[in-house]
Amino acid sequence: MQQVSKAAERAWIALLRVGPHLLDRVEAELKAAGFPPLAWYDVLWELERAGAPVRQRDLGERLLVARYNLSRLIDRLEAEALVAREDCPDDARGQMLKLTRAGRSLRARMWPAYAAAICTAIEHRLSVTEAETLAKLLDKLR
Amino acid sequence: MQQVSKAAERAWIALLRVGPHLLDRVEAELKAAGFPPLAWYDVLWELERAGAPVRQRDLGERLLVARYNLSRLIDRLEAEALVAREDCPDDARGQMLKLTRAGRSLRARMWPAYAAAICTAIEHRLSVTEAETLAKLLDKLR
DNA sequence: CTACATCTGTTGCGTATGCAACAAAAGGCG
DNA sequence: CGCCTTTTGTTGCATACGCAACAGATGTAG
Repeated sequence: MQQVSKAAERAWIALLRVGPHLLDRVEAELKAAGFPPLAWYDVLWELERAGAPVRQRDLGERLLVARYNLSRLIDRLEAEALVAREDCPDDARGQMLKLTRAGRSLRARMWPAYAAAICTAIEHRLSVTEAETLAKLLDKLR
Repeated sequence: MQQVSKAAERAWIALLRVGPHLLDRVEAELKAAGFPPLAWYDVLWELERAGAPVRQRDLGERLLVARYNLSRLIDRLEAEALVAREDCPDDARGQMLKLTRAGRSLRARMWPAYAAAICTAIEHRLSVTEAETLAKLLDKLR
């Protein structure tokens, strides 16, 4: 039998429960406001932040989404004309993903609702110092 | 535009990414050892810990699993004879969930692999104090 | 150059999830 | 009691996910 410290076990359980719990609530708020799921926002935001076309491979790595999954996620976004696939000049296998005007607009419209959700989920419950500590500790787990 | 502190935003992102990341790795380790998914363990452990038959309603509440989801999860566990549904004397709608001998045995066999996974995921990266702090902060978010 | 291994993205298939509707029982109130 | 609302658990359907297999392109070693 392995020995796991009580503290590590408690942290693990909390991580396992709290993450999905908050995610559910934030997703629910977004949906209630008539917006698509968080995963869509993630893609749009990552593309906007990059400022330049991004390869699927890199996007998947940053968002921690599996290739086959990302492939279909992009299908959906493309079907709604939120992103565009363009041929990659350096590598005939890949594509460059670009944000469309509609994609940029949707992301901007989603942000207020998303920010409000983050506020009720985190900001209202933790002080700034606590939030910083939490972020640092979580980062150590990557 | 809403104002969310940088700290809260960083914490949110970390929570969003780190949780699933660790979960993936732990699930992968379990699967590699030939064990069923973590959700199964959760159910078995919760039943064992309770020490007495548990109603589906209560189980779903503790594990934060939706009713319709839990219903089918129990179906699968019952099909493998790991848990048993029994009529509830007080309430003809509900059932009492009991751990079978096989269920208890499986949980015991899974624990070492699970504990090892938790160790590499958390114990090796955080001190005891850090793990305690993390657990406390996460608990504040419920 | 040729042959082999690797990388990138897609797809078919089985499984798990979310939603809405449902049946049956329990509770509440006249 | 009789009627209505709420609770508990299940199920049909549409969607999303994980896995393994795949095609096409790239890299690498002889």
